[in-house]
Amino acid sequence: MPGPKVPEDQRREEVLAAAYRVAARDRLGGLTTRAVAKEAGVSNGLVFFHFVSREGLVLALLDRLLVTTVLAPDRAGMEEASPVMRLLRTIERDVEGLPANRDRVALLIDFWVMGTQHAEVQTRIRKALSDYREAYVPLTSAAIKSAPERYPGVTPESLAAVATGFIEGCALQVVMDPERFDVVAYLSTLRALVLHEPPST
Amino acid sequence: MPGPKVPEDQRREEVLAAAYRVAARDRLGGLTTRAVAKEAGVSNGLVFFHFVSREGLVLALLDRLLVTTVLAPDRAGMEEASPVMRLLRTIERDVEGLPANRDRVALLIDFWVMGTQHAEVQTRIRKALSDYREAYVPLTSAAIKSAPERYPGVTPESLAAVATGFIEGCALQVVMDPERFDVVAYLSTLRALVLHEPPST
DNA sequence: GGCTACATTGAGCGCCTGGTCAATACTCTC
DNA sequence: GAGAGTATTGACCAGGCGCTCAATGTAGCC
Repeated sequence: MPGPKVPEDQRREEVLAAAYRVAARDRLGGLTTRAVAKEAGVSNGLVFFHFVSREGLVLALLDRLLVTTVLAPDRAGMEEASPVMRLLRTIERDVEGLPANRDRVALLIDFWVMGTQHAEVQTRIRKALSDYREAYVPLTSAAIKSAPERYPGVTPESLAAVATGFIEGCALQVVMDPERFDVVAYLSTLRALVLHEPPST
Repeated sequence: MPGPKVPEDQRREEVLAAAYRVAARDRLGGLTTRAVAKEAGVSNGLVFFHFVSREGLVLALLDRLLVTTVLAPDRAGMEEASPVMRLLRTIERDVEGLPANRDRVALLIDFWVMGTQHAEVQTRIRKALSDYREAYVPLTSAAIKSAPERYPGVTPESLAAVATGFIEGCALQVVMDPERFDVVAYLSTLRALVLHEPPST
């Protein structure tokens, strides 16, 4: 007794959206095909019809998560600032955006640790992190060039790695203990370390 | 047809050691009571006799992991260095120790994300991280006092939080992509940021 | 209307899991 | 040696999981 048909990839999209809702609520461990089917209001078998296997569903979800979360390339509104300040403000904006996206970040970390054991997930996560790092390279490159004597032995790549690593560490904190994580104190400390000046807007 | 008995808590210890071996190999997701029993060479029921439930076993394993991994309070051999250098070298030593303990670190991160959903694990992880942070406070406090003008608006606690957060970010990198993670570049970049001097030993 | 192709269903299979429990063998005490 | 208490076993249970598949309804085409 099948239900009504839906044209195109609409059903697939609905199921994927349901999968995202389930994963945001119950994380990767709670992402069962039955839970997704129930959330989408379809049968269990339909999930397999559209995604072949649970793995296919998980990978599709990961791809969606990566494009909507990791890539936030809105670097506007600070053209007149110095290169170092531009770098700092970009880091700050990324870190400040973490608490509001806590469930997405938690899910992303789930995928991250899954990638430790799952080759396909691993390559995609590495790629996303690599892209994220490279998005910082122009900023770090300009910052270093603006005051080379302040950053001896620092390459744009290594500085970008440290910057994104810092943000990823913040992501861990936010997911684990959001109340304790003090964004303001964290960022003003970062400013003081990098600028050697009092924090100011 | 029970096997030979073993006195004291020796059996419990054997089972716990087997659980550690299994978890180090297959992570938390692979830590089933049957796998542990097989690894320990005992029956499935005995695991429950000594640990009541899988949760009891997991918590016992977490406690063991926390005391053997997070607390490495060997801060010796640099009494003559400046406070800032002492802080830096401590961070460096912790980061340098990560790759060799990769499986332990991976397991710890498993527990970390488990703590996001499991209250008891959460409190223990938070406690351990809090202790870890506090172990850095004397170092950061001395560093700030030695040159207050260099760290305006930075408290010992916030600097300790940033320092340990930095190390935790490195832990993530090491677990995800150990080949790519360049300890030397990472640490020399950190040095340059904090010291504004060329890296030297 | 009939035909074809496809979307959809839900029962069912096999497997693995955490957990229980009566039976049993060991060790110690007297 | 008898008895008691405990450690140990392994078969067993219920439940959840990923996945399969024959059956069936729907939509478009001639």
